[in-house]
Amino acid sequence: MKSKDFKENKKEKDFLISRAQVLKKQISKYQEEYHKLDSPSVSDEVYDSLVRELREIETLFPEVKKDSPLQKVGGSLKSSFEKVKHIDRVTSLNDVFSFEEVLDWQNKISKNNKNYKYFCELKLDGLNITLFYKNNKLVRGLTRGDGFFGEDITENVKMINGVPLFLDGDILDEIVVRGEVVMHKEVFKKINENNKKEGRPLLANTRNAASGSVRQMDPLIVKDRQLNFYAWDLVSLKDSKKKIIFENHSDEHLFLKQIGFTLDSHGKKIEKIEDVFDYLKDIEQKRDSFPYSTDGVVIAVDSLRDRDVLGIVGKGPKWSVAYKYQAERVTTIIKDIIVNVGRSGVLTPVAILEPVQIAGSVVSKATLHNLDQINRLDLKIGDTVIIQKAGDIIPEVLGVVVEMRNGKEKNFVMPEKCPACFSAVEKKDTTNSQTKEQVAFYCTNKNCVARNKRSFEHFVNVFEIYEIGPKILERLKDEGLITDVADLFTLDKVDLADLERFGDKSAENIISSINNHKNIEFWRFIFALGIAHVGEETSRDIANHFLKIENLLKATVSDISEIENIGNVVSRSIVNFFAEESNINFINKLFKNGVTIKEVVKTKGIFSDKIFVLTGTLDTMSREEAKKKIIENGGKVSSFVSSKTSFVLAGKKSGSKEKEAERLGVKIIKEEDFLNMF
DNA sequence: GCACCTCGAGTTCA
DNA sequence: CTCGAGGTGC
Repeated sequence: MKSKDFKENKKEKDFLISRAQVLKKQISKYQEEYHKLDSPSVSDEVYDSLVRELREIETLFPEVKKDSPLQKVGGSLKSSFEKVKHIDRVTSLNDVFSFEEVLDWQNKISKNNKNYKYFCELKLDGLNITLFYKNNKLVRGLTRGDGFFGEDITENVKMINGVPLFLDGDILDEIVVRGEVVMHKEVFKKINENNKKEGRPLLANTRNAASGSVRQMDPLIVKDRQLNFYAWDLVSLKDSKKKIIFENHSDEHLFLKQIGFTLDSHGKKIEKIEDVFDYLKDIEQKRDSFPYSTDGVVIAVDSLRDRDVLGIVGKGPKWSVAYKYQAERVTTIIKDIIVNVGRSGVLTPVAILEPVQIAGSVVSKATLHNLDQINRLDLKIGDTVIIQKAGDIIPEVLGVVVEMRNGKEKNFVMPEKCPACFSAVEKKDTTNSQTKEQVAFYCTNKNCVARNKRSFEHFVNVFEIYEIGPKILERLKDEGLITDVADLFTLDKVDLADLERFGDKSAENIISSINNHKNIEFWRFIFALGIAHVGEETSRDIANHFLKIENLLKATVSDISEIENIGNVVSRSIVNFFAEESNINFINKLFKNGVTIKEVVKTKGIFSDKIFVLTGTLDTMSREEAKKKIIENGGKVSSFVSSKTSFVLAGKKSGSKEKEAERLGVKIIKEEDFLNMF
């Protein structure tokens, strides 16, 4: 089809344009049905061909693009993907880098002397996605996102090789599968050769290429990129007719293969940990010849029951580790070491590097964390150092190439005056009245310009006033419009619009964003204050415990320590904060300027307002499980018995806590009483 | 008192 | 992601 011919033929053009209208309607209808997770009235193949046809007409006559459904994704006009909650938390894995660490892991999980069998498989370097099937039909595809919410990339997922639109075998009610989207090295090479020829920017590496491609707004571009999907986990399977139960992860693999998924062929069940090492060596040798990039091997306990027992702790499951092959390392020169001042006053040394290309990006800075770290590494300014990217993102200085020294290197000295405000620097936490020496150095000036700046940024971030970034904040301060963040809430559009280079529209956006966030959740309010040692999690705990700012303001150190995971140091820091007049003035100013706190919505449940203390061992469940049950039902779990404790749940071999409960007259319940409460 | 785990705070680049 | 430090269980 040549465009010239059609453009010259008016009749043909008219025909195509009216044809486009029909196509648009059909495509929109399909997208709508699809979005509601209904069964669309046409097959995916037909849909595909409709899209292709319309796309072709659009390139011939761009005017057709107006209100075209191809300019949107998933049936709604949006420039981003919809966020959808995962059915489970998508965890990552704990990394190990040597056989020794693998053994450490094995010893740790084998405390009860269990002879686990293992399953090893490649860790493909791509993008983690989750696929949902209903009655064997693909209904949704999600990215990992933050682990809790993923992006709905259903349309794009259909364009990936190895993603079955329909599953083989018996019809199953619902099945959820997780796997990796990768770009094969060969495809990557071809695309880059092409990009180079046409003067377009090159793709950095296969992983970025895969993840960038999947997030394209146009599914047909995704198709062009020739991505591949490899499944590695069956997340859930629900079927009312047949109860299919698997014993091992390896059985799930076989099943996934049977119903039509592509799996990497290197997955292997291994009986002994020594054989795991052989497997690792073998893969390391072969891995360059694989069609896709790998960044390691996943070693996991094969038995699903054992996995349940071991559970998930922190960022990843205990029953699995990722054995990582050495990441790319390069050398560069430390040109200088500068010092940043954070909102808590901490001075952080940062290495300024001779820019180098590593793992797909150019790195010019790397944090050195603190003086101890610099001394441990024996770093000097002018040194040649080895760097790598931790987790493939954050540059990390690994060590010095001592042979490259020429004697001109200079030692780094922590400044005695704050680089921002020239106040004295101390090697202890100045936000706390504790005298213990710490690793970090602090600026002692509570009104330090750098600290203030960071605190302001923190405040607007926590209040989700994203329209105001650091630059605008600085500007408002310089122009004298604000002296502290409380002043933001009295700004009006005219104030901003008067500023140079400030559009009407952006002024309006900023003001409405501020107003939209005047009514704030209690935990955000607490977090935004920037109290030392009080981060997001602690703020949530405090908000749920005290419910109202008045209660928090009059709380004593021991009141606050009641909350689980808050001890003396943190509660003292909080009490000190509110004891300071300037802080109280600031809070009052916020209220005066219109900030209000939303009522804390308590998770309703039979245990709301009840504080439990657990002691001893339980028969039917672990303490961890009991705690989970209590929290799920709106209760709290504390670790000290006090007059505020509602119940002490005493299991076998309970100790001093039960006595303490007796002394204070707190109700003591046994495990069976607890179970009867549900 | 030690060994865990969790949290806070600072950080990089596209 | 990393490090340090606080909190808690044993």
